Amino acid sequence: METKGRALRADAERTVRAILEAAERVLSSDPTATMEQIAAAAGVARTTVHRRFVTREALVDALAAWATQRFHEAVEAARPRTSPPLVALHQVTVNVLQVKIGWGFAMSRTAPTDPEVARAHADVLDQCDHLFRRAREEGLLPPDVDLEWARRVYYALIHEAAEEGRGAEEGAVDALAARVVDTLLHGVGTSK
Amino acid sequence: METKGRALRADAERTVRAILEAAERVLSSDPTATMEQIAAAAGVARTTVHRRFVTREALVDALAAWATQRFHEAVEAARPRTSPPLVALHQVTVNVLQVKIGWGFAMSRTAPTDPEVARAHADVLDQCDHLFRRAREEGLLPPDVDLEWARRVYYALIHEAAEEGRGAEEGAVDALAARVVDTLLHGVGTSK
DNA sequence: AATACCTGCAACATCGATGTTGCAAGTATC
DNA sequence: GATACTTGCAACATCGATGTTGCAGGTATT
Repeated sequence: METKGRALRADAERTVRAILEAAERVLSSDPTATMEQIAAAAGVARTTVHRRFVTREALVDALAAWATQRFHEAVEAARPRTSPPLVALHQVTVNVLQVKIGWGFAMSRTAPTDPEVARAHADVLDQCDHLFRRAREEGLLPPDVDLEWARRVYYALIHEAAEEGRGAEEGAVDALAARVVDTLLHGVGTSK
Repeated sequence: METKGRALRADAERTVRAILEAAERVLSSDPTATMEQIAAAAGVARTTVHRRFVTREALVDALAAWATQRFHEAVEAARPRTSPPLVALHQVTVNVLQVKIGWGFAMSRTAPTDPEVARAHADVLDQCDHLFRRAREEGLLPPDVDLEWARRVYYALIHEAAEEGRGAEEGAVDALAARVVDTLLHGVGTSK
């Protein structure tokens, strides 16, 4: 999965990581932040950022690619195609929340330029769709459910939960995920 | 409610409207669009935009203020403090959706600078909270409902519905609102 | 220890977006 | 129809962000 021409030296690798993490932090609070600010947050000189990422766009793309990688792994790790729908739903939610809380900005990018990133997103979409279909077969979702709408609601709930989980403790993710799944299936109203 | 020093001439008034509408259109598809692009979309010269709005920030603020005005009116018009909770919920949703479909960008601005705008948002928040409390009293929401979470979910659902309603016909708003309310209360799962 | 790589710093070049001004021609208002 | 407002156009000024280069000092790797 090496996209660069040659392996980086250990310290350079760390620098790249530091820049990506700083970019996430800074850009999530201000999407129009300058390279200068990102460099400062990463604890490196601005020129060093340009050395690693030719343009601003390249940096943002790399950021998106990195986060998408994590995102994809998070979904895969939940084995959404094989484990029981309800279990898979919960596990996927937990895993994705964990990634999204830390890489919210990078994952909010729409219309990725990198085809690799686009493929990953499409694959995740596919797995989500597949999972929902299985949930429908099991009676978890009604036969006439609008799968498109269900997916949108699911994504939106995860987004909100991630937002809320931003300043929360580490262990709260499970509770957040439980609430997301519960709300997705039954809403916030009184159960009949 | 006049914030300007003097009334504008009729044609100038129209120009301002055209600029605001163009800004909404252009900025919603690309938040970093230039004044040039906005001017072009409005069918005026760039200098004219600067004549009406001193800086870019002033334009965006004015846009937010305009949309917030509409938003506030939309909520008020539904009489959420007096009509029955379920009715109010539906009516508020319809009204807000109508505004949000047309002024999505302007309403997505966070942390408004104008105190007037901040007050309007706070007031809407208050009305939403009040409505949810009444809904709880009526048994529509469970006694132990997390009102904060419920509100977040409600906002998110409206956001999604507005997104979907962007390219839809005029009359579909009622159906969208019905789905939002239903999803908010019962989720997308099979009702027990 | 020799080598190749990495970084900070300073200086420079470029570029696009923003904002201003003056004026001539057009248009609303009375 | 006189007046005051509005607009487009062209020209100019400014500014911050981006991207580049050279070099000297430091660090990983062998």
